[in-house]
Amino acid sequence: MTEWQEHEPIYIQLAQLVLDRIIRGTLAEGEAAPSVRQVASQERINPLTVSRAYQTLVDDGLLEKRRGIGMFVAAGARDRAISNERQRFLEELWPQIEARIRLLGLSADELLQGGAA
Amino acid sequence: MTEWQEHEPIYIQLAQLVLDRIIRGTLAEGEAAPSVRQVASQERINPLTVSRAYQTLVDDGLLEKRRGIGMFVAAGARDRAISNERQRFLEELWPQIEARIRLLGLSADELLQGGAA
Amino acid sequence: MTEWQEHEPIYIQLAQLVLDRIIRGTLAEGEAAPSVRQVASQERINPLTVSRAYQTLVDDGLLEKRRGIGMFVAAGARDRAISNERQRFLEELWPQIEARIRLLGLSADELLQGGAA
Amino acid sequence: MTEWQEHEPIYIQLAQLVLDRIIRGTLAEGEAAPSVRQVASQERINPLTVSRAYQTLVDDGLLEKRRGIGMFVAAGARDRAISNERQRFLEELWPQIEARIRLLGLSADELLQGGAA
DNA sequence: GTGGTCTAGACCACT
DNA sequence: GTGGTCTAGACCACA
Repeated sequence: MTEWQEHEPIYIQLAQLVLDRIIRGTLAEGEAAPSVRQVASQERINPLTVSRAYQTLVDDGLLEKRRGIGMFVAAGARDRAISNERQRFLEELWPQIEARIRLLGLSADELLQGGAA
Repeated sequence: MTEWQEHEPIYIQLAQLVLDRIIRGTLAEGEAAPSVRQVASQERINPLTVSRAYQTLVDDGLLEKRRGIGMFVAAGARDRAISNERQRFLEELWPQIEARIRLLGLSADELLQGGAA
Repeated sequence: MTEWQEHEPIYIQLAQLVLDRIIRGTLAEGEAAPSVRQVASQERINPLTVSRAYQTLVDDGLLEKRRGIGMFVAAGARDRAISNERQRFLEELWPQIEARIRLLGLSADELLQGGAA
Repeated sequence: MTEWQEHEPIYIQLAQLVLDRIIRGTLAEGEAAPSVRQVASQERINPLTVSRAYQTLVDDGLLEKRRGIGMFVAAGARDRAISNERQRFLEELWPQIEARIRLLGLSADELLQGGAA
């Protein structure tokens, strides 16, 4: 069971988790995504919430619905996911992170060593 | 007027903005924070929402109420704020950020140096 | 419908009532607290006011939110509540009460018999 | 400088303090109460607030205003104050206190004896 | 003028 | 159905 963030809708967080698995390759292209019911029971959330998460990925063309069978990772999903996420990270997130690092007076050393340790 | 993020409550975002100003020193210790009504009208948000933001800072000991007069930046607020935020960043946020950087095949090293360039 | 004290905010009084029920055990651990709307309509107060009361109990770890389901009495809430309240009573309230008893020249007999009568 | 309670108006708390001094006798009958200005500056509160506190005591017949001179403790003030406060304590406060003691599983008997110890 | 509390009523995310 | 957030507007205590 995942710990959910307070203010972000669960379905968005869940979509992100699936997306990460696609990028990581632990959910390979052509492979079936875990069924809505399975995820819902594992994570103890409502099936509707899982459905919504999957739907956002379908909308992004990363998952494909095959009626009566389930959801499958689309062809080319991994490359597209990486490219999208990289862009989003570099353009939206990193500038904010960098600003915060400067505001807090943190050094590259502190950050890199902390991470390496 | 500030642009607000989608999912994060305004009062939390506002509290963060004030906190940043305390850290930056543009809101100095002993100084009066802008009044609830003033912020409310400037930001076009409800006074109650501003109140809630301020309350979280009072709870953290960064602001002090003086009845009938206003809210003032507490003594030692800046140091405490910096120390709290650094800890939160290094322990909670940075590990996640670093994981994301790795996941996307980016290099923290380069990103951090890029920031200096 | 409860009678509210003059100067104490309703949300604090309400939180105290719920806390007392937890201590008394009439609101058992794991049980759902009455819903915000239900309390609001029963007590003829605003849902926001009820929410605030509940939030203070969540902050104290006595209630747990389950998204979309409701508020539940946390595990171990009763013991923690009793222990907290005892400490608060003995350290903060009782010394003041005792001072007042002495100031008014009241005797243990008067007090105990009055109560028994 | 006194520490004020959060939710009780300062003027009521202040009136109580003066009343206590009258009961204690440190503010004797016929004696002048400290001037509004003096109290206001000592307690760092607004003179208006002090005035209001004094006014409630005037209304109760415990203080007398002598124009241009100040406020004086009324004749018989002490006896009346003690009698009023005793009644209020025994009828209003003590029953609540006793209920709380029982709720918390404490013993009024022991608490009262402990005070003597 | 300051902040605090409350109401009535709306919309959102989640079950 | 659940709680969370926000608005608009009122009144109170205090300076």
